[in-house]
Amino acid sequence: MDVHGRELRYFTAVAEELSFTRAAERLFVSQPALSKQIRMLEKQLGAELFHRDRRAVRLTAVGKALLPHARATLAAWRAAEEAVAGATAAERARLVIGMSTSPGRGLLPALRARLLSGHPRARPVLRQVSWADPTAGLADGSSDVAFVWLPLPDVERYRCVVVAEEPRWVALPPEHPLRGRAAADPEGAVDFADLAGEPFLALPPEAGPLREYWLAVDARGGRAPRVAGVVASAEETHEALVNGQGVVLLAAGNSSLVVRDGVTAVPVRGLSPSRLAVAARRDDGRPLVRAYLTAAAELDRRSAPGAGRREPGGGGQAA
Amino acid sequence: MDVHGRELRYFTAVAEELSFTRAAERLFVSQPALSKQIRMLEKQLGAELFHRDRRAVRLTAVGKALLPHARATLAAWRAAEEAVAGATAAERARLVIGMSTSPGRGLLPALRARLLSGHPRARPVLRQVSWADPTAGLADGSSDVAFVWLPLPDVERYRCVVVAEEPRWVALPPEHPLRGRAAADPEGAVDFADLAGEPFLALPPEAGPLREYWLAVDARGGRAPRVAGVVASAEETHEALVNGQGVVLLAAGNSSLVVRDGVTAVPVRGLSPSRLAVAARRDDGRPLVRAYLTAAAELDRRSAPGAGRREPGGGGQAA
DNA sequence: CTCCGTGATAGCCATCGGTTATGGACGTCC
DNA sequence: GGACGTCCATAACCGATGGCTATCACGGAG
Repeated sequence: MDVHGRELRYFTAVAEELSFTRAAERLFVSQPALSKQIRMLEKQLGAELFHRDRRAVRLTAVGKALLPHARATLAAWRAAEEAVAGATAAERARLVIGMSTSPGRGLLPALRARLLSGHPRARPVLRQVSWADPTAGLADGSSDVAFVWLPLPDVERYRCVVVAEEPRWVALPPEHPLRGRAAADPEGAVDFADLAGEPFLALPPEAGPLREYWLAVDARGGRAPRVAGVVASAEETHEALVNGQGVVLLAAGNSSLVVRDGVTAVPVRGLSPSRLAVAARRDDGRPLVRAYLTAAAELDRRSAPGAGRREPGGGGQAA
Repeated sequence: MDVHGRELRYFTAVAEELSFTRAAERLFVSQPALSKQIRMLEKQLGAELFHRDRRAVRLTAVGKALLPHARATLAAWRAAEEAVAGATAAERARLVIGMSTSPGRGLLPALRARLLSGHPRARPVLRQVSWADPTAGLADGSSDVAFVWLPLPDVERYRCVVVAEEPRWVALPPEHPLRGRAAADPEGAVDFADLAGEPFLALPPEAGPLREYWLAVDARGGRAPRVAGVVASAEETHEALVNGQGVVLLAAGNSSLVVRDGVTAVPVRGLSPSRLAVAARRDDGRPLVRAYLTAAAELDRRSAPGAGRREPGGGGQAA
């Protein structure tokens, strides 16, 4: 029924050498092993493949019939191996970059350029992940690296490089009372204390610590936030804001995602700045992954000195 | 490097079922065995072939690349098996009929017809064998059945069916003195006593008892024959006769092989008749071989009743 | 929350593929 | 003609492999 490729290799070798001894040498096995294998093949096929007359080894009619097919089968398998090698190389060259929303800030092109300068054959592909997954696909392996907001759940499983640190703003529905207060403020900002009682839009519960972070639980002094709804994408958030469902904190650089149709965003005093990081699974040692983290670290160090130190909880240098 | 066909079968089964459990059932192996095999294949190829996410099994890019090649390799091997099966069938249908000189006497067409009536797919092929081999190829396996002259060396190794019994004649060179004596004889014959002193052409020594038989050693009462030369074919014999090298005994029915260019052949009184048999190796039980012997036995029984009993030394019924 | 289905793992046993040592048949060399 | 060399087959042995059963881990459904 089935056959082992080795048997076909052995058979063709003997057919070509017309000598068990020479074929065995060529195959780097002992002559008895070769004899046994050929006998097994003959037994399996139910036909002699070689005439072992005294002195000479010759192919039988059956052997002659088999030879081209044996070669074809071996060739088919070689082709399979090459296809696998090609696909594996392509796979290795692929780097899936997960993100909740586009990180913007010129990060993607900059990192892409740095990655390709060191790994010209790399093929980075972008992948949008629901906000329900704060690891942007790292956790379930659907991303190789990801743009994530800190704090990250299970942060010890990941290696993080902070690439941006910016203040948290608040997005307000059209006609929201706080708009006036911000307008009257010399900085155009509002105090978090004035905001804390508002109904908030929140990330899904699966987001873990990140949900609390964007609800600014740390700044509430133990008072629970009022959660007005759950949002899992920029579109849902914008929709909820337009409907006046609640307010929502976001990174300053992300305000443009929701500011339209009357929605506004203003700075908030009294909140620590948010931090955006590039992350990968800690145990993922693939060259492309490491290179991407290295690129992020270097980019950071140059373009925004001081802001771009490694995230302490994430620990460890990427390169 | 090599791969076992089984692994490819397993792989394609899992790829088709997208479930290890179902594939294992289809393949009639346990699920752990299947898992292990797939892991081995993946290890050998250095790449994952399936995503085993919780709940679902999916092909990876590498697996997708492999699948068509795996199928092609399996198909190539199936084709090989069919080629072998075809060649084996052809081999089984082939019956190599060895003979020293054409047996003539209408035997070949008659036996061929009988063989084909019972085995329409049989493909009898004729093979001329040197006179040096009195078994006409049976001994070294180059013939499956053969027309042989008795007595046969190692006769217990063969199964024989006598198909013709006819007097021994003598072939004389042109101008040989005995021609006149034969012409003067009422039967056109000569007595062996008048012949015994002549130089004789003989078969090669390898022919064993058959060489003595055609030298009529049995009729010489212990006196050694004079051997004038060795002949191993009808052509050599004719040549030697034309040259006047010696005389030679032959079966009456074979005289036409040498009677030309002045060579003559006449009956010899005082010699037992020669016997032509169809023979096969005793341990050869293949249907076609047995059928040929059976055909010979039946032919014998019908067309020449009395003459065609089984050769005593050969023993055993063919059918 | 327990049961079911799925895949992975562990431990065991038979078979297989490899080795070395040896045997028998044949040709060659002195 | 006898010692030797060559070539394929066989025997005995050993580690790896392929199969099994039993069990675990985990997620979904009732």
